[in-house]
Amino acid sequence: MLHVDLDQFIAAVEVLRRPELAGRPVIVGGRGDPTERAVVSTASYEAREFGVGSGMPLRIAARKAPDAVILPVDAAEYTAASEQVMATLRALPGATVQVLGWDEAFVGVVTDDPEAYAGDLQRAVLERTRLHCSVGIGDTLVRAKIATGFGKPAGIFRLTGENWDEVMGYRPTIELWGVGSKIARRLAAHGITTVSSLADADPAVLAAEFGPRMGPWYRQLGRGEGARVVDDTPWIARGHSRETTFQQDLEDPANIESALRELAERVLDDVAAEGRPVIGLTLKVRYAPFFTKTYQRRIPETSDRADVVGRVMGLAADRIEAGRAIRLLGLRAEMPMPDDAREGHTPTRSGW
DNA sequence: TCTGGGGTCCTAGGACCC
DNA sequence: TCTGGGGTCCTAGGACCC
Repeated sequence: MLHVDLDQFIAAVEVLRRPELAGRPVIVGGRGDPTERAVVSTASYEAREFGVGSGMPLRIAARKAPDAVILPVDAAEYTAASEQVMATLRALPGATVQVLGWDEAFVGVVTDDPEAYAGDLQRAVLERTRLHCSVGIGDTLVRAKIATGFGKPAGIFRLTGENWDEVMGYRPTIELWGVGSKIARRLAAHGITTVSSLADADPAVLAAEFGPRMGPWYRQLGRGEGARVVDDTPWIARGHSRETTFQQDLEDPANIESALRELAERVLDDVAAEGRPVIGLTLKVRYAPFFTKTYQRRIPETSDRADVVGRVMGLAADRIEAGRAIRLLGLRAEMPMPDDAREGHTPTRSGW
């Protein structure tokens, strides 16, 4: 199994069309205006030197890297570049490709020399798209995914059952794919701080802390075990959502209503594009200063736009707390899954 | 310092039914 | 009078990833 990850993808795409930016700190986020409510999508390696990273408020990033070029997010451009990359991967000999995002994919292949294959892959992607990528090689998807980080930038790294303990054992659990800051803290409360201590943790302790599915899954993660199959079946979305953070908090009910209508229209466009009905709605409200609530409602299956919009308004009328300033509104529509895609699951961070 | 947007899956508790 | 056990559905919240 190979895992391919483009290096500083979004920043790299921007530099391709503005070669004069090469070597400069580049930050991409929001509408490119650091006075707005927005966060960093990607920072170039030069910008990272200033301590700028993704997820950081744009305002802060601009302060840390005052000479950085700040650009707006151009999703259409990245999608186009991504499609070229994925097409290149699919054209490789014997490759099964599972796309994980704009800049990532698993590639399954049978080969005697994975490093040579990975090198060919990198050259093919560079020739076709002028983008550099790093490649992880693993005997499970989890190991391949983690291996990529050790190959960056533009390198190749192999992580298998042979060297897992040596490479990962002493590292903090948060370096695992699927362990974030919250879970790492809860693990630490049980004395589990390293990957090897997670691998050897008492299953009963993990099950009691995280439940019957997540408990065993974290222990598996600590061992680098998991699926060994790259799955290229097309993705079927469970739902579609849209959300908007307002530059100024909303207070006027008329403004709230029109914002909701706009969200509903956009979500319904995405749903209609798939020709599937709606069976559930989730309204997300972030009240000022930063207090988020979600209101969920199952609805009778419908493909009628006016019906859905009416139910959105009904949900909002029943739940939104009057008089509170609103920072963000979001709307998610859930769609029924086709029977053959509704199988039981192991917890999945993609690739399971 | 002030915190985006689009996704997925799991857990827990209550309602309801047999 | 003091209160089973299991299953499913629904809602709210949490966590993670890119």
